[in-house]
Amino acid sequence: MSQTPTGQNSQSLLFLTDEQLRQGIEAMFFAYRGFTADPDRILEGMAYGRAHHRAIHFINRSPGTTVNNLLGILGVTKQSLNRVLRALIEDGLVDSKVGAEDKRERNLYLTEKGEALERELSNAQRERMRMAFRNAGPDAVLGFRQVLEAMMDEDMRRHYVALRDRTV
Amino acid sequence: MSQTPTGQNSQSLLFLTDEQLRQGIEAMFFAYRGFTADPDRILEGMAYGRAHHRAIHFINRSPGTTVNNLLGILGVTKQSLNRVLRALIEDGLVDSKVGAEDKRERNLYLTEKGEALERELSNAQRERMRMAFRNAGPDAVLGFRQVLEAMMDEDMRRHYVALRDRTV
DNA sequence: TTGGAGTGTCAACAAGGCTGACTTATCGTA
DNA sequence: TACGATAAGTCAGCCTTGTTGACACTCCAA
Repeated sequence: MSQTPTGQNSQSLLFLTDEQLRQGIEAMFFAYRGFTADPDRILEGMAYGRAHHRAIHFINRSPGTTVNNLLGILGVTKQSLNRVLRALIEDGLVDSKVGAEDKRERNLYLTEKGEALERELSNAQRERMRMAFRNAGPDAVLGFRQVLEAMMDEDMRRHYVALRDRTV
Repeated sequence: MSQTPTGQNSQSLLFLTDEQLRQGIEAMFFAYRGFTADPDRILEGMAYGRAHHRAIHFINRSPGTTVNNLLGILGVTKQSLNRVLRALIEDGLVDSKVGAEDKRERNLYLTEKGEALERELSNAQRERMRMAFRNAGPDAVLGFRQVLEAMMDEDMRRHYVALRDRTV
């Protein structure tokens, strides 16, 4: 079941060997460290961490998003998100507005100060991604995204695709 | 510098637009959640977490590895790793042998019990990777690894390549 | 024989997850 | 209109996993 295929019709399945899968697993592990390294460096020293970065990123991506929507995307509890949001709101990086249609909801926006930090963080992260993309080339980038997309849980893929296909 | 290229010789550089980079960033975020989901599920309830999984994985990959080598791979402090190793040794999943040549070193091995948990964890993680690879196809897998490799910090790439190219 | 490296350990702390319980305001519907 | 459901916020307490700093022990090599 997880053995290396050695049958006669496996000539094109060598990319599914345990050895190849293990390489993929370790590549994910090491690459994710690089992926988060630059924003982490920027945030250390500030009173913020990776959790704040994530909130800032997705509020920027969907200005006016509700707390509930953000909870779904981030996959954390509201208590956990609330701690992060409270700090960002108190520090004037995020603006929380009572919903126009449904007043139970809060619509979240980045302030100018929040946008400035978002730019700093995403510039650093994009720069690393740009180098990786450039080195690997357009075909590799396509494959990169195909594999990652296939690796997501169904719920997360829904969020990913919704953000990807949006016409804003 | 981080603008969408619109010049005349940019016809093949559309994969480096901010939009494409953002998609790559979000793909990494959502996919990493899926990547860790299955082992996390297995470990919850046990007294172990992701840190224990990582230690088990790399000890299995390099039986007899030293604590120092493991520190380099995992990129954490020795205090942090020690807490994890102590639990695994006490519970009889890891064996720590005084180094034969250099008695200051400890050589780490999985016990049978440790190997059993390793198999359970890596089977689950490989299964997810296998599905993703199969869905995406061999060309995509190649690109996936190329981009991830290019995304790593230099130090991490060294570790990754050393493990990848080993003839054991 | 002494300095430094590798290892182990204690204490204290922080970030960021979690659960459970509860409040407040609002909405929709029976 | 009254009541149950929903959105959000909060308090308290817990866990894992990371961090620093300080210190001890063993052992190798100059």
